[in-house]
Amino acid sequence: MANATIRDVAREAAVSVASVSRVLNGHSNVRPETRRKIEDVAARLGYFPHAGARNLSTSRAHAIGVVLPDLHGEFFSEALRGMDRAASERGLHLLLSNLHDGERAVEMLHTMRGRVDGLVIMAPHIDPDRLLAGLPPSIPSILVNCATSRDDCPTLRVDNFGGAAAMVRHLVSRGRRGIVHVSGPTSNVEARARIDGYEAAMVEAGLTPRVLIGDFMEEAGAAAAAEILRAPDGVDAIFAANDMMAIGALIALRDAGVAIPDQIAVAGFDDIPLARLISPSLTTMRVDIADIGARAIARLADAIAGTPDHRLELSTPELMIRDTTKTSPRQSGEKQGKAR
Amino acid sequence: MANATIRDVAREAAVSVASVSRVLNGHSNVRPETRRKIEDVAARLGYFPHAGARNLSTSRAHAIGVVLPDLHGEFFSEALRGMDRAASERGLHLLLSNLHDGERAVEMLHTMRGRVDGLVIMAPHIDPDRLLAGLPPSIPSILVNCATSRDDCPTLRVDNFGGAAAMVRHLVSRGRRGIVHVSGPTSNVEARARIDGYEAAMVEAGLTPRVLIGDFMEEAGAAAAAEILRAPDGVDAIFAANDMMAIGALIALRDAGVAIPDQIAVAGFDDIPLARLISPSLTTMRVDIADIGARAIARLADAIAGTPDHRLELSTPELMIRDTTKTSPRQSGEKQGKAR
DNA sequence: CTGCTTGATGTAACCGGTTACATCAATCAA
DNA sequence: TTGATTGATGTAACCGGTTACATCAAGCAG
Repeated sequence: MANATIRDVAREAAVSVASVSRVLNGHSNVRPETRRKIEDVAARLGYFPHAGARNLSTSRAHAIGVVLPDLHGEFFSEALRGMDRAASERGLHLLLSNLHDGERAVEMLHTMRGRVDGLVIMAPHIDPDRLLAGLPPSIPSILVNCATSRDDCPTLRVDNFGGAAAMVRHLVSRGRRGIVHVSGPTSNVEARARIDGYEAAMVEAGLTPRVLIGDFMEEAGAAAAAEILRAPDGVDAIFAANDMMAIGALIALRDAGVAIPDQIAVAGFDDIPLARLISPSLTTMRVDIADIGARAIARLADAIAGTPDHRLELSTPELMIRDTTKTSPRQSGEKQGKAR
Repeated sequence: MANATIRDVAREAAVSVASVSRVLNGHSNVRPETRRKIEDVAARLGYFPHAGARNLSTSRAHAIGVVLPDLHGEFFSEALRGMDRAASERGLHLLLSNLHDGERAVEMLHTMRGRVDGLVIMAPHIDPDRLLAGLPPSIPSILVNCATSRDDCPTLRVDNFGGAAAMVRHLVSRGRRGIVHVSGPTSNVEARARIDGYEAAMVEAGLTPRVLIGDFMEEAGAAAAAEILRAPDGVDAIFAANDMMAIGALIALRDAGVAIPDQIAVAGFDDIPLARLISPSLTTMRVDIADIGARAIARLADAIAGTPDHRLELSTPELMIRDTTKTSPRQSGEKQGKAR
């Protein structure tokens, strides 16, 4: 039942454990016939080295710990996909760990010590400074989309501010003036940055910002659309802080018979697969999450190899112009003819 | 730099490693003042136990290895979500590992020995018997959606045959007769089972099966739709082996001006989130993948705890009737009026 | 034939925990 | 007083690998 150990193999092959270890690790200084004998015995005994023991003696786990809040939503699974790709290229495994509450969070991180060589931390909802303070300094880490004031930890972040501003400028260039932002929860760092970018670009364009606070869920988008329909007030564009809310708004507007984009333009953020498939297709800021995940792993692998790394790296989202913002606004029905 | 060890703590607190270990693991037989002294020293030194070493001596890794082909698509990320949930409930971590080619597959599995307590294997594209043959018998495993002839390994599988047959019966009940199946790659076990279920139900209904072989990708669905449009041949329903292909077909038909579902009905399999959101919304067989993942972990946890488990468990997909099959077919345009 | 180099192999310490067992002092019944 | 019991603590083996260093035989120059 229990597996054979290296000592079993050594005994059976009448050699020392050192020779077996050398054969297993492909060292060259072993006589061919000895090597063959050991290989034969290992095969006969169905021997495979115990990775845990190997980790302990080499103090390399060949694994990266990935700490994230919840796998819900496309965001994290995409990130995971990118990490997984980058990790398996480098012969690394990924050790997943959920981080629900902030209380057990630090403790959880320590659980990882000795089983991973590095840590990717994605926790937009947890105070990262507290997290970092409790972090074992001996284990290289990288923060992904965390707001931290500390600059002594490698960080990878989406340029949410710049992306939101770029979207506003796009809408303005299409002649939109009444641009409402449907935001994420203000406790979320990313949501905050997008609000700030939106407001900055609005002010820059001489327009008055108007923010409806949402929660990144489809329903919040629908609710925002409903509120806008109740008091249109010159609104000719809805810019949601993520695609799901944009889609919620889109469907609500469509159901209410509003012409998109002629009457009201809609824009999102993230470019989830759905954005391209829904009709009318959704203009959005593409965030290449898988790429960010892959880069996190790459940087971590470098850090583990010894390259020091304390940089903040920003990933710039890309504007994807689709049907929901294709045209300039058209005054609806009997309102004043061609006034601005 | 390097972290403190249990011996450092013992020396500093002037006690033995055994006492430190006892305190760490919450054993009761330690004098309160000794306990406090040790806790103080541990905190002062920033000591946290090395999980790898602990694993080695207890031979419990508190981790489940998850072996899957590729994170692509919603399928695996959903499964992962369910597993993650079930695992963190039980204090287990998930160790991910990609399994691309079949060659390095067995080797890969052994890489896991000593770092996981059990294995979830999802590999619809790899010959599972070969996989199992090379599997270390000492490590409990469960196969998810694998075709295997062996019945000595716990297995969890979607009833693809039954699901496909149920979908055909639904279409037939809606008056469809020219039902084409767009399949997945025939090397894939799940695709095969869906083909078989489709064919069986068609024959049962006295209809002639017609299968177009696809590859589970959106484009394959579009291509199948194009082919059908080239030679309609009485086709009034497309049943794709997964939702992505169904959506590909849906969009292609819509772009070609085909009325859905009046002229051609469309159905998929999986019920990805997109299915509900696209318009017209897609009829499909709901597979609760997250639940399957969670059950895999649960059964594995039981097996690790000692409960023997050699059952095959089938998960029955549920028919989700949406817009793409809502109505009965209507003859298009100037064709024969109310024939049939 | 001697001394030195070289390559293959073995010995044992080490990685950092856990834990069976030994030890020892204190308590208590006889 | 003494032997048994109990509870706290220490010692050292063990988990299963890796590897620095020791050992030893063979090859070879002088």
